[in-house]
Amino acid sequence: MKEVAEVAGVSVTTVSRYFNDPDSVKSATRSKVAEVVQEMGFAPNRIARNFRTGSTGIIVVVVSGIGDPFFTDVMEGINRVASELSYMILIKEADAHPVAKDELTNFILSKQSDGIILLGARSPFSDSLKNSRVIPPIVICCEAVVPGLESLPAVRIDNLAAGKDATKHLLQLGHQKIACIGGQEGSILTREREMGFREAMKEAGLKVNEAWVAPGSLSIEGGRKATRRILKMGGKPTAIFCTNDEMALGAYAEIAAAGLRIPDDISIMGYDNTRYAEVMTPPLTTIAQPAQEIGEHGLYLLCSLIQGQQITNPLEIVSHKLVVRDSTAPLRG
Amino acid sequence: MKEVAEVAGVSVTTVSRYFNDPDSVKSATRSKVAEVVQEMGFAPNRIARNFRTGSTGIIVVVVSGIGDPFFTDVMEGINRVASELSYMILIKEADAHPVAKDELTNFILSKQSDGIILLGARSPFSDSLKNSRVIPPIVICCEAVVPGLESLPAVRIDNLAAGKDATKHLLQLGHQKIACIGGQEGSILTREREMGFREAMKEAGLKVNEAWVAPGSLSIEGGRKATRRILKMGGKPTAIFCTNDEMALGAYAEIAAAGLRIPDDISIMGYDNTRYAEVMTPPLTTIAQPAQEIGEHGLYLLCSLIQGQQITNPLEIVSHKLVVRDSTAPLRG
DNA sequence: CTGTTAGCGCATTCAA
DNA sequence: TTGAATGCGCTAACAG
Repeated sequence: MKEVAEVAGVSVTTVSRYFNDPDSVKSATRSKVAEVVQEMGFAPNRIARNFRTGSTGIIVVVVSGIGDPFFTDVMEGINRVASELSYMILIKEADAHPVAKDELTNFILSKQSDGIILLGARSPFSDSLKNSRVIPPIVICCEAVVPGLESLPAVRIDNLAAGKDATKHLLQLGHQKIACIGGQEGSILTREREMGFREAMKEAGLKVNEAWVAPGSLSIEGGRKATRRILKMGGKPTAIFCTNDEMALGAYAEIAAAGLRIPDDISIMGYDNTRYAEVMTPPLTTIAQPAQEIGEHGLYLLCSLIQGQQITNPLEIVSHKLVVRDSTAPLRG
Repeated sequence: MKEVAEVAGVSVTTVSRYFNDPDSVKSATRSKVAEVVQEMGFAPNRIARNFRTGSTGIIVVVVSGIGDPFFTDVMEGINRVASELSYMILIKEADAHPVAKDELTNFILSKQSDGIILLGARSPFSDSLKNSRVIPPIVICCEAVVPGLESLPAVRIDNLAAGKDATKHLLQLGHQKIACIGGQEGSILTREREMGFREAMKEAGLKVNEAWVAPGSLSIEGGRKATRRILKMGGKPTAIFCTNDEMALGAYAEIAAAGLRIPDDISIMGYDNTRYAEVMTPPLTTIAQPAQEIGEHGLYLLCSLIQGQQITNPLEIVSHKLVVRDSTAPLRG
């Protein structure tokens, strides 16, 4: 920058102003600086700038697995708002390695980003965050639990109600022998969905077969394994509620491998309404989350936090919707 | 940090050393500092540190769409090496908005990351990068073109050969009326795949029906539209080569909607071997890219660049493989 | 409108 | 093994 200033015959301050508030520089000077900058291919060292100003213009979205297509949709909403508010969005995949916790905690504590959105991530921070005197701006989209920081602002659907709705749909079709595939043991993301399942069953006067409530780790492979195990038991269920669409995909494959047909032999219910749900064979009945909306509201919320505003309503519930397609059918008499 | 130093009764230098080279501090002093740090929840301002040292420990992966499950697999490889080399990986979705080009260019030019991996991204930089006196460390995974920087190090499969192999597989099954769905007009990612298709056809003495070579934008929706258009024409093809698996998914849906069956009525060939290929109904025949390997090698390559090593072999070709499943079958007599 | 001055938080000399 | 002094590149007062 000093160099640019010299070549252009102005002071560093002027060059600085050229970048930060071009209007405050006389147009003649401005064009001269512009020329030199262009020629030298110079860009201000943003690190120094961030250092000076204490903010970076960067927001990091922490996701528990970028593979999940549901997150893709949420990201779309986040990206839209980010470009509107001139923030740069960077994605950090968490849970990939345990070490990453310290890394991430350090990252946020040392203000390398202005704020963080937690997207289905499971407490990606180490304890030192709790002890920090300033809690950095954090917003939770969908579900996440940060021990010691339970009251972070969040935006999500009512998973309990949605889990109930999904189960009720199956019940209304006459199913009673219903299995439920959840996330990994103790998964935060699917806990409430499963609770909704249990409540609906209870209200229908049915007992949950615990052997049919299996963890599926939210992945295709997990869904396969869980389904395989369930199908191998005696007294097959007539319907399976998969607490996300990825696992439903795994269920499809395993059911086909077993020579069964959906929905004739068994009904499958998903959760998320990802872009795959519609093109599966048969198209998947599922719970639609307003993914983009979640992303948009989440980022707006975070920006309020960054600007130091008080959040009056720390939990925003957006609405879900049952989408009926062809993977569920009335129980065959 | 000054504060920590005061409370602990040492100098800032000592605290600095505590973080960067703990062994150079007497253990008594060390534990005292540790205690204070713990109590205050203090983390060194990494921004200042980066500013001072000129490096961030951050590598940004630029992808053209995080939704593509193929990228998820590449990321797995990248993450593995990153944790080995203690780099923090951040993902930036490009092409989301045109403005992002300047943003990204500025980002890299101002050294907010130590290096960049381009993952199927289409020239996400503005021209000012070319003019820069120092080209920052950039490695290309799969395909990407940065005008003016054509000779960046890259790691990918031989897409021409792979496109040929895919087509030959269909030819060997007796198919002659073959359609090909590519990326958006002028897509870099699929250009060579399509060229492989054309070469194989030519070698077989067949003429390519240009109406059957359709752009599919690499997405499910794009695959659907292209398939729909192709099916509506007279003289249906007996096989479709989709240049990625996502589009094959779209083709599946559209073919089912048309009342046709795979592979009985039409064979479908994919490309990527994503995790969905295996669980599709029927399982998809496709070209497998060694995604994790691409990610791993790419990051190793980038690190060499960052350390200022000369790259002797700027283009690394890894091997692909034809994976035959159930979506392709011999042409019915 | 422009230049001068000072200092952000840290790592790195150099002495002690 | 520790401390004091210097400066990284930039922005934010303040003067001119």
